Amino acid sequence: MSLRHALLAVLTAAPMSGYDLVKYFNGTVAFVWNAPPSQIYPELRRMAEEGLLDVEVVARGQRASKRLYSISENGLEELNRWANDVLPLQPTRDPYRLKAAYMEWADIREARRQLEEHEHHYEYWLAQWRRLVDDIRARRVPLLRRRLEGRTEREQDEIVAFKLFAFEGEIAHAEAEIAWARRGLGLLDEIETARESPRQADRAS
Amino acid sequence: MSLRHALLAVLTAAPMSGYDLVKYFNGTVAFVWNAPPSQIYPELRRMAEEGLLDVEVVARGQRASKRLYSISENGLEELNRWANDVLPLQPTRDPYRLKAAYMEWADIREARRQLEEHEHHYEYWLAQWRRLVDDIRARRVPLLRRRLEGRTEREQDEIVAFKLFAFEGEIAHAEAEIAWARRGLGLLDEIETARESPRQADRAS
DNA sequence: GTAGTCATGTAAGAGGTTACATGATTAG
DNA sequence: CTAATCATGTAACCTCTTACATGACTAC
Repeated sequence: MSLRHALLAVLTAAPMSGYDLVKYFNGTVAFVWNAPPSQIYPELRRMAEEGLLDVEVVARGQRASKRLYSISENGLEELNRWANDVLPLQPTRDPYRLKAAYMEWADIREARRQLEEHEHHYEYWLAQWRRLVDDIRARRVPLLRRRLEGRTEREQDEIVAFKLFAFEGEIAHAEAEIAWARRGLGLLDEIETARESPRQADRAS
Repeated sequence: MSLRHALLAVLTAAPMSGYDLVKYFNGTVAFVWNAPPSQIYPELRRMAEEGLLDVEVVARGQRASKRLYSISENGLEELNRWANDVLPLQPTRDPYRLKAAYMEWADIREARRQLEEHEHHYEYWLAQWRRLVDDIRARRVPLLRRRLEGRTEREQDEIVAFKLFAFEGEIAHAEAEIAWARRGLGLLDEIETARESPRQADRAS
C-alpha cells in the first residue's frame, strides 16, 4: 500500500487538492511513484474517511468547489509508522528479464527491437533523473522548496540528501539497464553473424 | 500477463504437471519469475480451457490422478507472439526508492535497518544468481538439459547464451542495489555524526 | 502408523490498469 | 465563444497476495 504513503508524504509539504496531487504524480513524484487520477481520487476519499486526512471544501467561482486535503495527526502517525517499519523485500518478477531468458522464441530482429526499446526508455529516464538531481541540488524544485520552508539548515540538508540518495539510485539503476540492453544487442549481433557465416564464427570462438 | 507466458515457455522444455511447475516456480524459474501455487493451478486450467495447453489425465496409485500439461499448437503460437511483440516499458514504481526519498520521517536506526535488509536481500540473491549462472554455463540445470535435448549445437549455444544474458542482468542489478544500500548506510552515518557533533561536521564540510 | 511428498485447489481482498464520463472556470 | 485548464470521479477488469483446505501416496 505505497500509494497511500506516497500521498501522505507529499501532503506533508503543503495541503493541496486531488488535482494538485494528480499533477505531482505525473511530474516529479512520478520519478519514484506514478499513479493515475483514477487511483488517486478514490484513495484520497478513503484516507479522509479513515481519518488520515483532513478535508476543507473550498468554493471556486460561482458554482464549483474543490476539496483541499491536509495530513491529520493520524496521518502523520501512519507516515511515521511506515517510515520506521521495515518493508520486506519482494521476490523478483521482471517481465523484461523473463523475455530475455526465452529470446530463442523471438526473431533476432524483434528481440533487437525490444532491447532498443529498453535502452531508449532508460536513456530517456536517465536524462530526466539527472536533470531532477541537478534541480534538487540547486533546490529549484517547487514541491521541495515548500517542504524546506521553516526548517533548520541541518534539516534542509538532510532532506535534500535523502532525495538525492533516492534519485541517484534510480540513475544507477538506469545506467545498469542501459548497459544490459547494449550487451544484449551485442549478443544478438554475434548470433546473427554466427548464423550467417558458420566458418568464421567457429574460427572467432 | 507474464505468468501465462512463463508457463508456456517452461512447458516447451517438457510436458509436466501443475505440481512440477509449482516446484520450478519455486526453484530456478523463480530467479526471473516467482508465482505461488494458488496462481499457477487456476491459470493452467484457464490456459487449457482456452486451448493453449493439452491435458492428459494420468492415473497415480489406486484412486489418485494427475493432470499432465503440454503446450499445444495454439500455445506455441501465443508464445511466439509474445516473444516477438515489443513489451512496452512501464513507469517506475519502486517502494524502496520511495521510502528512501522520504527517510527524513524515519529514525536513523530504523532507516539503517531497512537499508541493511536491502543489502542482505540482494547479497543473498546475488549469490543465488551467480551459482545459477555457473550451473547454466556448465549445463548442470535439469530443466535446461531437457530443453537442450535434440537441438543442434548452435541452437544449444544460443539458448544458453540467452539464459546467461538474462541472469547476468539480474546480477548487475543486484550489484547496483547493494552499492546503493551501502551508499545509503554511509549517508546515515554521516548524518548521525553531524547531529552528534555539529562543530566537527561544519569543519568537515 | 506416521511423516514427508505428491497433487490440486478455493476464497477474500488489495492494488493497479484502461477506458470512459462530466461539468465548471478562465484566458484570449 | 472557444480552447485549455481545473476538478473529480466511475466501471470493468486483471493480477497478485495471503490464508486456508483437502486428500492420496510412499518410504520407513
